[in-house]
Amino acid sequence: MTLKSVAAALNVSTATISNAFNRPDQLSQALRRKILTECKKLGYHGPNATARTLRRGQSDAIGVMLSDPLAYYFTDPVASQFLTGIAEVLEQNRKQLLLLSGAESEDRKGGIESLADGFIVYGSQDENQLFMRVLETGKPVVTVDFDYKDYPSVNIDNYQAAFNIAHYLFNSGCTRPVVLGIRLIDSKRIGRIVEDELFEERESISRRRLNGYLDAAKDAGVDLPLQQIWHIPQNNHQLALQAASEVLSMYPLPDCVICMSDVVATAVLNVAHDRKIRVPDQLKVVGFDDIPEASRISPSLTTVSQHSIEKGRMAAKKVLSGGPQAKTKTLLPTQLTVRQSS
Amino acid sequence: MTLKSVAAALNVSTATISNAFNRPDQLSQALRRKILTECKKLGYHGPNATARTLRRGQSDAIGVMLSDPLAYYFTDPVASQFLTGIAEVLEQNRKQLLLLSGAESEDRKGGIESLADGFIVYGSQDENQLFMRVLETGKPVVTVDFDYKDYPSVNIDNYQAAFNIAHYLFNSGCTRPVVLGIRLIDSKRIGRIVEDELFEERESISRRRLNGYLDAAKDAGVDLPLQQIWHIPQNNHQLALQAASEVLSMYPLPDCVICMSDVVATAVLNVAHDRKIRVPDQLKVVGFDDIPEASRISPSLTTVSQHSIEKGRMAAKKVLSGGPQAKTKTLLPTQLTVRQSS
DNA sequence: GAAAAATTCTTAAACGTTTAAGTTTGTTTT
DNA sequence: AAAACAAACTTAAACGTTTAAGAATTTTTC
Repeated sequence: MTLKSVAAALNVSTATISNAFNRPDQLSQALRRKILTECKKLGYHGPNATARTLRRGQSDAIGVMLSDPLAYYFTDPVASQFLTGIAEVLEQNRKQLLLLSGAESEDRKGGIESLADGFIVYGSQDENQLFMRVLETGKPVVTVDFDYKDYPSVNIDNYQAAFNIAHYLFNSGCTRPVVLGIRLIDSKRIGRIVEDELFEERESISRRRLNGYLDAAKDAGVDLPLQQIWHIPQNNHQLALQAASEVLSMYPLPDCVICMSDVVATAVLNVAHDRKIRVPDQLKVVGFDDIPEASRISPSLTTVSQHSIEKGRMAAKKVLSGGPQAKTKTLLPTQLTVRQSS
Repeated sequence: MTLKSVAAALNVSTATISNAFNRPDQLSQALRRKILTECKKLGYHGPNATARTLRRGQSDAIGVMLSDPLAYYFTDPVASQFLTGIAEVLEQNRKQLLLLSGAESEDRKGGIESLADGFIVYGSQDENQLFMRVLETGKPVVTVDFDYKDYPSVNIDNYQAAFNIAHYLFNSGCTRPVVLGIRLIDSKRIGRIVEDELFEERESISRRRLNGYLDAAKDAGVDLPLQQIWHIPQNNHQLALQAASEVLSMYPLPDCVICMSDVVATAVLNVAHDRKIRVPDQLKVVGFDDIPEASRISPSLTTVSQHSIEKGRMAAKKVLSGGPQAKTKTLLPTQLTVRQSS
């Protein structure tokens, strides 16, 4: 069933059929109604989306791009919340949601950029080919959790938030902290940071958070040497369990574990629970993000609350209203949420 | 940058450029290499995906359709795992993942069907327009968690699994059960089922599970009257908290709560914890699905394990290999996983 | 060394729409 | 009643590709 064949069947021009679907004011009510009912009978459910997109140069879809494989979009609680926010706004505005895998391989057939009218790019994309191509399209691009040149962005103050939660911890008496960092360095390995690994300059969320922790430690006169900083290659419960297991085998035990995400922090809580390490008495644990599970887990988790859903909503709104008022960089607030784990 | 303009710049035909990208054997190595490097210089990253799709009648994307708004795809742990499995397989096979909102409104511009080469449809779609349109495309369709005519499907034996877990509960001494059901009836209300509501015949996962519970009760000589069966309109922690709160206010307290999902069961555990009701001593709680949180929560949750990721993988594989061996209905195994909550 | 076959490239028609511009008919204005 | 306008519909070109069929050249075969 094509528009053409419908036109033939009804003995009108294709333009008229098209108008019946797209521009009701271009034909008489009577004819339009006749066309629409006839289309239903014929099983024609409206113009082919691909052809429509090609001709109009508009797809009514927004592309979302993470730097991870697709599976991550559904696995990570923060990413999920973020996408939930996006989906909400897009659905209200009758846009489709196109998930682009940032792990797109080099030789991937190109041109995917053409499938979306705008892009939301989440998380640093240092060397990403696809990101560069997306920029070249000239279509609206909003970056999230990182900044790129003058492009509009939605972000939080990672440094300040990290500083605050660490400051709070050190103020409540912690003196032997361990930091569990995510993707601090470019290695698949789990474990301590080695001396000079950290010094290749690289901007990332993790770096900013780490700097917050370090400065808070300095401020409080707490010793936080490099060998107390651990690296996990991905924000993932399994890996975090492994890391937590090693960290909680240290002697003497640290008196607090500062995690760069709640996913990691819950893993620490799990291991602590198994080892009968009392939280918060023996060990304080804090996370980052405030994922839903953080308030449900026992002991509930002290963390930095950021409204990931709102982040998604905001990003979606920005990319939709290409207007200049949306061309700004937004910094969303965060909040220290103290619960039982500290 | 279009293929045409590149062809002009290099003084060859469009066919040759196209072949350079799609059929390397159709031109000389030398020319191909020259074209590709030149394309990079010109900033042409490959054929426009829309035009390509239109011409080839193939999009290299698979559509996934839930009967819920898009946000649900990212919110619900089971849906997320399912999608994770799909994403994994699709990525391996270099297919795109297109999320179709089942809540698509009537007057939505049609033709979305054309954007995918095949469809995975999750959860019953009784009257869904979009589902019918999808079927009409004649493209491969795989249904999940429900069956439709002869279409291939991936499913579990909901009745049997439900029977088993209830049977286990009643065998361990429970005599005053409450069932927390999801979407048992067509109402947004939370609360007890009223007499005849249940009798409008309707096939659904919930119904099958309920039947399993009921038959197990009958088998064990346990009384499970209609007024002990509660309805929650959506599988959602918030709503479940409300329902749980009401259920745990009953006097006398039930001695077990049988939940149709782990999301609901965790809510019951949360409320029980707040009310200082001891699980499993005073109250046993069981769920369904075995979501990741089920093993992490304390007390950990007794539930029916189903491998949702595998379900996704299976569905994706089926829809990709349109072959006849994939035209079968698959029943994945489930397993009773006993943990601390019972 | 001529016929056959293979290689390399081109021509041109499709894919299913949208839309500016044009045509026809009917309605208003003066 | 002619001129101007509005309404309803049609014509035809374009959107950016792919691909079957053909043309030109080179290589193989006997």
